[in-house]
Amino acid sequence: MTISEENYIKVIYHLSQVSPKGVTTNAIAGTLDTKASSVTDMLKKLADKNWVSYQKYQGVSLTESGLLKAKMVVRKHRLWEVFLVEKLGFAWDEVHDIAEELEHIQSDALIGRLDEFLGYPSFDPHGDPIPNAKGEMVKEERILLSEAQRNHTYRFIGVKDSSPGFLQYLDKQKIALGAPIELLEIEPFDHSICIRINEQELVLSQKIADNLYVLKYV
Amino acid sequence: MTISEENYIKVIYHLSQVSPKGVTTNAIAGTLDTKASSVTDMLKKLADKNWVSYQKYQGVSLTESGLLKAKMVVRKHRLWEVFLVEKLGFAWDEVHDIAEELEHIQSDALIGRLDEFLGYPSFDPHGDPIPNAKGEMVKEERILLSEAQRNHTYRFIGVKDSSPGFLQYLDKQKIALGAPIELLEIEPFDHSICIRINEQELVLSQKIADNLYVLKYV
DNA sequence: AGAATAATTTATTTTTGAATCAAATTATTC
DNA sequence: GAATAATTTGATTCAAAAATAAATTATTCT
Repeated sequence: MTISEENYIKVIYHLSQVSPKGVTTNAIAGTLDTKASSVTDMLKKLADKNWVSYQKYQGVSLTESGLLKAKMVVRKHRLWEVFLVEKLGFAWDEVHDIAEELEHIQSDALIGRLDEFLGYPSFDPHGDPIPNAKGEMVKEERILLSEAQRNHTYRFIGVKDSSPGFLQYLDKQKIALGAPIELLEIEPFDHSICIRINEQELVLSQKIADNLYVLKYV
Repeated sequence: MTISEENYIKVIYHLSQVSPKGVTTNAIAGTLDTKASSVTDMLKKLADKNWVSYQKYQGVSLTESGLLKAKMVVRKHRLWEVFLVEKLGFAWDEVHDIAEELEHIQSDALIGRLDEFLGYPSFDPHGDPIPNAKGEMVKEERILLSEAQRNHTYRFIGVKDSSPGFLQYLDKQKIALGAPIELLEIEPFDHSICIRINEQELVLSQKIADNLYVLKYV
């Protein structure tokens, strides 16, 4: 499996989380910053190798073996991110690009031992779940903070957007993974919200609230 | 710098340890298992980028910047080997191929932090010195056990051949890095030697003794 | 339904990086 | 100085990926 193939499979995996019925050629071309015709080309190769099921003009979806492949790439990426943050002391906004390289290292033994070394973590530094060696991962009933209700308290458990810019914003506002967030007010006009976090009140725009995953305390 | 270029530079570095006056095209072709004409091609590219000085028919040598590049690849390789053995629990005969992949990951920050995490090791699991960020490494006055003298005691500090087969032989004989070795006898006929190690006497062929680096106790 | 538009595919070409082959040249050795 | 070995040249091939432009199919809108 070439690096390019791994990247296509990974992108199809991520896109199919949002649109489960089939990922369009253009969507793939968009995320990979390439032309639709190049994507079509690769989709044929991937279909030949039985990693995607592809009918032209109908988009693609991963086959069972393709899904497992994708999960293994995601697993590697997220385990390396944990390593970089927990062991090497990188900040959560610095690790994506390095993990993007490390995820293509081919060695099951390496990943197995890395997983063990890290204590079999269930989540990466951005709160995303880490598939185990079988491709299984824990499922949380997380919602976006923008969908939360007034006067309830939530726990901040993940980010939807994990770009450095957004992560740095959260650092600046001292919004850290695991923090309890009380939703005080929802402004109807612009959907901005007022929350209490770290004993302080804070106003967040809809865009921010739309990228924070939270869990309701029960 | 492509992976292939890094590999060429690395091979030139290793070969020039043995023949410092200039590395021949054929020697490179031999180690990289490719044709001499392919090597000539690459040497021109490397010369264009000022990593080697190359005059046709006269072999190559690394320039200052090429030497530093080479040392950085070696540094990465050996640091990753330390990580794999010390942190992930791999055996010393299992790490070469994985390190061969990891050495091509591009991130100075990663290597700096890895070095720190490992406690700035001076040697890799096979006893080879690890260059620091400036390319400097400790120099030991090591000799081969085959060049050692009778009735002296030495410390086993490195292997010349680090192939899995040889390393497994050493494991089987319980010859471990750091062990004191007393040279009891040298058989003139076949240059085999008799040593005392771990309170036991052992006979080693010349071929074995020729691949063990030792340091004389003073 | 039919036209317009958008999305997708096809067939061909380009690019990049590397390796190869056979022939020619240069170096080395006896 | 001839024979042999090592090296280079120039042209070709390869593989993987991406691009281009034209053709085809799907979707939308009235």
